[in-house]
Amino acid sequence: MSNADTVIVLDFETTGLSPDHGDRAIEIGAVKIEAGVVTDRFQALMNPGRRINSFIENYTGITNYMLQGQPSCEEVMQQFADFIQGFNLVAHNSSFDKRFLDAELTRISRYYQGDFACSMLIARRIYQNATNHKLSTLIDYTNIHAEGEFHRALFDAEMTAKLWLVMLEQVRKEYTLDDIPFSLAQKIAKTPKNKLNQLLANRVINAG
DNA sequence: TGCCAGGCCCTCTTTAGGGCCTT
Repeated sequence: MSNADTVIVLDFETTGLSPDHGDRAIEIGAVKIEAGVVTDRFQALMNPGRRINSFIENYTGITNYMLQGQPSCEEVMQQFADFIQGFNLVAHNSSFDKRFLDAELTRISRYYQGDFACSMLIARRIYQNATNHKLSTLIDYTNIHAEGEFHRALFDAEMTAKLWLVMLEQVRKEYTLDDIPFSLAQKIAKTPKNKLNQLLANRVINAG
């Protein structure tokens, strides 16, 4: 198991959908998975420097009152940049979390070397019978025990991590692979559904 | 002032449109 196969599963709660239109992070949650086991966690609220609207308060359960006195985004993201340094990254609908990670780190001139993989894209391929591919639906669909509140960063990161491990184990068993390197997981996420069977049946594993 | 996302994927496609998923 190389460093490349240790992954950080992360989730942001934010003021809205688009950092390009001024939205900011208000909470980050993340777990580190090493050799299939959660070995570390990161969770922090952060103050975006403005009030959040009522939709976000209701959606996340994070209130303006809770954000009073919290450290700034810049302060939290400095610590988070250290936490993720050198590791690959996983998120549910990773294009969303990547945009906020990039935007927040750019503000403090910090960067990361890891690649992203998306649990939602893999789920869309291997759970084609699920009613939808929202995180909460997939947790229920895969019978993963869930005790907590969705739409809080650490809980969603923990649930995404469990889903990630269940999905990789299912693929590994189904195709009798020794393991699923991160690079293969990325390929699964990017391979069209009708080519997926061919990719895995042929064990086209390229760990590079 | 007021506007306001973006990437992936499917299909009645590719000279496009709309649904899904994230907050």
